[in-house]
Parts: sequence; structure tokens; C-alpha cells
Amino acid sequence: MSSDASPVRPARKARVTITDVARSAGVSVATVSKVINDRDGVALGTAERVKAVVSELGYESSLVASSLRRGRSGVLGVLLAEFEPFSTELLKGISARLSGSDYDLMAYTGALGPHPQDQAGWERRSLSSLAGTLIDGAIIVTPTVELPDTTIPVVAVDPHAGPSGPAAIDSDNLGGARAATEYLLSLGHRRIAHLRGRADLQSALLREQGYREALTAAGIPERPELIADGGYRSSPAAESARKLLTLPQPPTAIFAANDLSAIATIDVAQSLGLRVPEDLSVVGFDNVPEAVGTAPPLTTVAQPLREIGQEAVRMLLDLLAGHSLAQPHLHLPAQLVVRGTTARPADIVARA
Amino acid sequence: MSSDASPVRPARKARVTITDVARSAGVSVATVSKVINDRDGVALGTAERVKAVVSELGYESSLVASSLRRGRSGVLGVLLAEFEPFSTELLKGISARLSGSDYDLMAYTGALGPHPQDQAGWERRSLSSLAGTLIDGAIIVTPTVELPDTTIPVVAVDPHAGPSGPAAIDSDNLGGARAATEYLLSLGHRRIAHLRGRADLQSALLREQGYREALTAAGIPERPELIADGGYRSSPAAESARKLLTLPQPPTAIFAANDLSAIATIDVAQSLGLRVPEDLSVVGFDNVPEAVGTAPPLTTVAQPLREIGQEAVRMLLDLLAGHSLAQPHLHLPAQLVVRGTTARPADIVARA
DNA sequence: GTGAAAGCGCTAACAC
DNA sequence: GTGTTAGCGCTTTCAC
Repeated sequence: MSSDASPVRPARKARVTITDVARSAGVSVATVSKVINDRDGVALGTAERVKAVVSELGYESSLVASSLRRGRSGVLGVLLAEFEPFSTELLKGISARLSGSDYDLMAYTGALGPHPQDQAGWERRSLSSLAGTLIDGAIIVTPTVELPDTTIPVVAVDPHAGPSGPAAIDSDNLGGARAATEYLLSLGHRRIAHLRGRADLQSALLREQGYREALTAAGIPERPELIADGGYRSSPAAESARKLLTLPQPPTAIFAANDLSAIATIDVAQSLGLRVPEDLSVVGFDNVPEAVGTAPPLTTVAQPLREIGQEAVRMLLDLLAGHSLAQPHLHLPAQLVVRGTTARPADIVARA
Repeated sequence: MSSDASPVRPARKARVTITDVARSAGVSVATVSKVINDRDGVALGTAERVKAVVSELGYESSLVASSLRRGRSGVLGVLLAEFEPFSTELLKGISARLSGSDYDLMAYTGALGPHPQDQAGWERRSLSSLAGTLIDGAIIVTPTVELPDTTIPVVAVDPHAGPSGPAAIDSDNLGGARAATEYLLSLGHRRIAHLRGRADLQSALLREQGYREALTAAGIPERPELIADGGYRSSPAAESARKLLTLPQPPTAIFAANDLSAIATIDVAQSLGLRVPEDLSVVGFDNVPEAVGTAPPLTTVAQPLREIGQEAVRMLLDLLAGHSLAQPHLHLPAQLVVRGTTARPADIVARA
């Protein structure tokens, strides 16, 4: 409206407060508060007048101030170390499940500095600083077991959790990894490599364990040279994949700990003149469903991250409603999705 | 520690407040506050004692209370209608750029009810209710032009913005769409269909416009039957793709408004017995880079969403520092990435 | 060096 | 119906 406000640096009007509205409407702040919150005990005319002023001034009550006073905010928080594919996928499920509910959703991530000590305990710090005043409940995405006793209900996703501890939910990493490896075995592969995930994450350890168990059960001796670190990230995974594929006796199949590693592996294979799946079978745990929607379809272990998000919300809402959880620790199945283009070693050998 | 706390419903201890710490340390709250915020004017011994109590009680100051009092929170907000691939991709860039900075990051989304009126104006409402008390600056992802004058600096991503209005940033949707269509034309395609995005989003309109402009420039008359609604979503896109591909004279190429539509198109094509790219060329605007990492590579128009996020943060930090922006309205190039598997119509005809 | 007191914006008792 | 008051947890003068 004001024509002299620069579009680039708009005039920073002071915040419109409830006091401004009260003064402008000629009533007390208490009355304004009542109108805003649809409390009764206000004359119709007064209410109208207040509402008019509210919309004229563009007033909106401060979430911070009202939740500080009320003791509840109507906001649920998701605490993340970082926004990356895993957590954002989870957020999609959480967001979907929560839309239409009475709760707003907030995803919070601390400014993790370069120092490791900033990293350590971020869950505890964030949770404590937000709990009770800004968020009414939290979903916390973390490998850390030790969560502080909190004012508010908490559900942990993917924690290093034993049977005790907070309510928790994760994928069946062990079973999924076993299924992936067994599938490759069933095709006849015997030299199956594994591209590990991040050593500090439970999911990575379980995936490696599943891989080992499946091999052992099939009577195949472990070959340390066929296990390499991918760190759940593209470039370390690519480097390790290159090492694996240039071994004197390279694997005929690779089980990658996540989708980024699997994609990196495929890229490297192609750059080495190998075709996938004709010359190399790749199966990876999958975080991002979109990543495997393209043709030709890849066989993957699909993690139901969105469902995990939705379940986490369900548990949290249950806790908020004062219920106790029938199943405080959930493992959702990580399903092997065979999409029909995984080569058998016979094919590979025949071609070689 | 307490052994009788149920793991499922932990005892909800009351929040530890600064008052608790003060009482326990035998000092005033003012002193505790000084210690916490590293203010001087506190005796060394006192400070030690307070710190001990703080860690003993696991005290963490309430973000809400302190920011209410201070008038700044050290938190930047990203306001989203929803967590979906576009916005989460953006978040990855924002998060990356902000990590290591002094600001924490909060992504906020209101509980959008089923009613359209809940939807309308959520930006204004959220922004007003958070600005100044909870967040010091905002990146707002929205098609809405009208943003309220705010207390805090705001950068808009993907708005229906003219040259005025708040600082804004988006992809070069027009140029990208033109490039995609010109590419298909250069391969010899003449029957090129377009799967539109959401009519309420500027990006969708610009992509359609780019498509039209390219056709017109090539002297190809518009064929309304070759333009269908995809809505940026899988199922409507699939439906429209089916209609296009079962036309008496189906297109030899489809330009899809986003990656979900492109993937849906490929799925439908395959279900109709068509191979992509052998029997149909598909090029789509792409939100999620991972979605096209798999083999065989697809040709896409890559949107630099993470870079957009990073740029948005840069602009916001500039504004927060009191600078004015040299470039208040940025269009980052949306680049055509040819990955070598887009069929020419000659190939398709030869095969038919 | 330390604490009492005011107040950030708001809501909930309780007077009037 | 309406306003006055107290106080949520915290930081900041400003006395002592």
C-alpha cells in the first residue's frame, strides 16, 4: 500500500500486537483475546468491531506468546540433524498424516557447526529448549539412545534402541538386507559384495549383519575384500564401488546399503564399461521411491519411510491423547521389490 | 535413571525452568541468566556452581521464552504448504547453506484442513504468527503474490511475482520449457504433447508457455488435443497420459511438466506396450535429481532446487545483515540435460 | 557481584 | 459484558 516502501527492503513495521488492536478498537486486551479465541462473554457488536480492527491491521496472534502462556502450542516437532533424503522422505509421511489434524508441524534442525561437540547432544538440547513451550510432542530422528526425560511425548525413529527407552519405530533393516542377499543368492550369485552404510547408524550395522547372515546360511565364506564402506553417500560409495569392480575377481552382484550408494555403483559400473544389469547385478536399500520409478526398473529393498512417518505420528497422537502404546517398538517390513532386471551370474558369464 | 518410569509413557516431569536452577543453586534467576548467556559480572565460583546445577538438572533455556524477551530467536523459518518433493529438495539446499551458520532452521507447515479457506492465506497467517517472535527471517514457498508487510526479512521462492514485491527467486521455467521442446523438435518430432502442471502455479503456466512458444517458433500449429492436465501429480498425470497415448494419432514425444508426471507417463506407456524411449520420447522437468540417476538415463530439464535454496538463504542473510540486494529477483537457469536416450521420430516410425 | 523488578505478548481468573 | 490483574520463562536495566 505505502508507495515509498522499497520492494527490496520493505519497511519493517513493528509487529502488530494485541495491545494495538485493543487500543484501536477501544477495548481491553482481554476482550480482544476473547474474540480471537472465540470465547463467549463478548457482546456481538464488540466482537464485530474487534474483528474488523483485526483484519484491518492484519493482526495475527503470536504463536510464541500464546503458547508460552497456554502451556501448549498445537505444534508437533520433528527434530532432525539435517534435511537429507531419508529425513525428508519421512517428513512427507508425517506431513501427510498430520494434514487436516489439529496440529501444525515444525521440522527443526540446529545449526550444526563444524565442531563435533556441537553435534553431540543436539537432540537433548533441541528437545529441551523446545519441549513444553514450543512443541507439544516430538518425533526425533536420531541414532542416539539416550533421550532426556521430557515434558512431552516423544517417538524416536531409527534409534539404536533396545527394548527399553522411548517409543521407537524403524524399518526391518536386518530382514530386508537378508532378503536382498538371499535373492541374489537365489539367482546363483556367489561373489556378492556389500557397500556398507554409516558405521554410527544402527540401520547400517543391521544391513551388514543381514548380508552376512544370508551368506553364512548359504554356506558361503566371508570375503572381507568384498565389503567396502559407502557411508550412505555418493562419493565415498563411488570410490568403494570402483575398488570392488576393479578387483582381480570382481563381484557379480553388489548389495548397496542405500539408494545413493546403489546409484553411485551403477554410475561407476557404466564408466567402467559394465552394463547394469547385464554385466552386474545391483540391489540397494531404497530411501526415495521416485529414484526407482524410471525405466528399466531396478530391484530394490523398499523402505516404507512415508509409512514410518505416518506410524510415528499415530503413536505420537496416541501418547498425546494419554493412551499407552500397545506396540511401543515397531519394525516395519522393508520389502524386496523385484522389478525383473537383475541378471543371473550365468547370463553374465555367458556374455563375458 | 528413575527405574519406575515406564518406557512407553515416561513420567512427564515438569519442565526444568531457570527458577528451578536458581533455587537449587541458591542464587537469583538473574544470575543464572547471566551465567547461561556468558555475560560477565558473575563471580567465578558462582558461575561454576550454577553450571554444575544446570548440567545436573539438564536445564536448557526455553527458546520461546528467551526469544519473546529478546526480540530475536536466532532461527530462520521456511514456510511451506506441505512437505513434498519440490519443497524438500529446496530444504536440502537451505539446510546445507545454513549449517555452520549462527542460525537454526525451522520448516513450518500449518495443519491445512480440508476446507479451501484454511488454505487461503496460510502464508500470511503463519508468517504473522511466527514473525518477530519465533523467526528472525523467512523463506516462503508460495505462489501467492500478496505477502504481508512484515517485521522480518522475507525471500519468496516461486511466487507469481512481478518486478515489485518481496525478494524472490525461481527457476527459469520459461526458458527450460522452451529448451526441452526445442530439443524434441530438433530430433524431428512434430507431434509433441504437453502434460501441464498445476494451473495455480506460476511455474506450470510458464512451462506451458515455453512449450507453446517453441512450437510456434517452429511453425507448428497448436493442437489443443495434445495438451492435457497432469497437475504435477502421479495419478492425474497417468490418466492424461493414457488419453494422449490412445489418441487416433498419438504424439511421438511428450514434454511433462514435472518428474512425477514424466514417471507416470513412462509407466503408462509401458503398460500400453510402448517402450521408452524406443517408441516414445519423454522429457520432463525434474525436481528430484535422484529420480533420474538410474539407468538408462533420461533426458530432463534439471531445476537447480538446492541451489535455489542456497541462494534464497544468501539473500535472506544479506537482508538480515541490513544490506540491500543487488538482484532482488533471481531466475536460476533450468538446464536441459541430454542423457542420450531420447528417440528420434524416425526411429519410432521405422519400428512401427 | 548480585538480586529485585519490569516487561516481551498473550490468556485465564476473577472482579466489577 | 468488560476490564483488571497475575503470570507463563526469560533477559535486562538498575539499585544495592
